[in-house]
Amino acid sequence: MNIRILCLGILSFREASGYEIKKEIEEGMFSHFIDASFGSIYPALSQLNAEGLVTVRAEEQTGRPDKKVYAVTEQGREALAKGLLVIPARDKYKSEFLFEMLFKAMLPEAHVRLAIEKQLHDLKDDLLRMHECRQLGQVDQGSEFIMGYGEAVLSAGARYLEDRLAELQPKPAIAAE
Amino acid sequence: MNIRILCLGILSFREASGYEIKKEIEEGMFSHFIDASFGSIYPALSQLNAEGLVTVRAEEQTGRPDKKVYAVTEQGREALAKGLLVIPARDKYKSEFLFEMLFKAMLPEAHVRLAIEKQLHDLKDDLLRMHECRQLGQVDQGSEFIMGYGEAVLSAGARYLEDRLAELQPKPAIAAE
DNA sequence: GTGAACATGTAACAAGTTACATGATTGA
DNA sequence: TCAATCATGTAACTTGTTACATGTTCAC
Repeated sequence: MNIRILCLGILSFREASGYEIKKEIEEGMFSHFIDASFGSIYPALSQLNAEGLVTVRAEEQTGRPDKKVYAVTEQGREALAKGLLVIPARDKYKSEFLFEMLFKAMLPEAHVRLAIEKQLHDLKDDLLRMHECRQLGQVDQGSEFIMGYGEAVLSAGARYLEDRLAELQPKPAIAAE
Repeated sequence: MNIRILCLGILSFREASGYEIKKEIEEGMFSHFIDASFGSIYPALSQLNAEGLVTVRAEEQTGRPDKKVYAVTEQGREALAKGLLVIPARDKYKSEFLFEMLFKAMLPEAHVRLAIEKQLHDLKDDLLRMHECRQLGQVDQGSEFIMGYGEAVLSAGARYLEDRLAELQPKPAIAAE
């Protein structure tokens, strides 16, 4: 799954600029399983345009570059449909947190606590974002499915961490690492 | 978290060759949150050796290249300890599966079923590997923690998918996409 | 008046994977 | 006899990120 299909997918819901696509990836409900930077989005959009899979329309703005609004073409929709019919590759999951916890026994407890708290914060942050999307978004079949999955997985992780935290020595009043 | 620290970490449990490290990453209990190929492991080990963080000992073998057994040095342990004291970066999770499911409504149901079944299979595969490691391995504090986390998260995902599968139209006797 | 949000784009860089090169042994 | 396992290593390639370049407006 490359950035090209990702852009086509997002544009299939509504037309958008590169900037808006980035925002959607960061703040939308995909954020916990997708990533992309400007350095990959802008070139991808130019390329899609060159191939006729999207069209561009420049919206004039005062004091900043024209906003280039991209929209998917019929060819683009076909390319997307084709791209979606591939059985997806295995999930890729990388966790420095879990790797660190493997050496839990040799780390200061204060550090372990901090690391767990940070991980818990990250999980809750993702959960919160999803709840927000639920409230102010159009939740169709697909988004309902992925949010349900995300909530199941993230909240299971959060519950586990909360239980482990509770088992740790009581938190000192003033913590310092 | 780069491959260097990963190698140091694995070597801190026991000495091993590059080949064995790769196997551990693939089949050990880290497999679901860590990845590495020979192309990154071998150069990392040479580099660590050049820096004095590991030592090498060549074990002669008949009919195949000498097995280079690496062991971490005192300096290496210090470098590892230092590397572990950094608050871990946010988890990176990429899922083509979830991205595809976002377009669930426009995909043939047979394909959706296949994709879900494949994802379920992947999750169960990871769970199974962990159970195996539990049985034949030394489960210390750290591995207990990460396996507990993995089991919590993976089984929550699996449960969700099983529920969704049950809601789908009953499976045709002979399925074809 | 300082930083964030808006808005696009490129070039240099990082980090890793894939494919190639080599070759014996073992089990199905 | 065919694939897998053992065993190392390099070079080419992918894919993407980070930093730079540029500039306005708005909120605190």
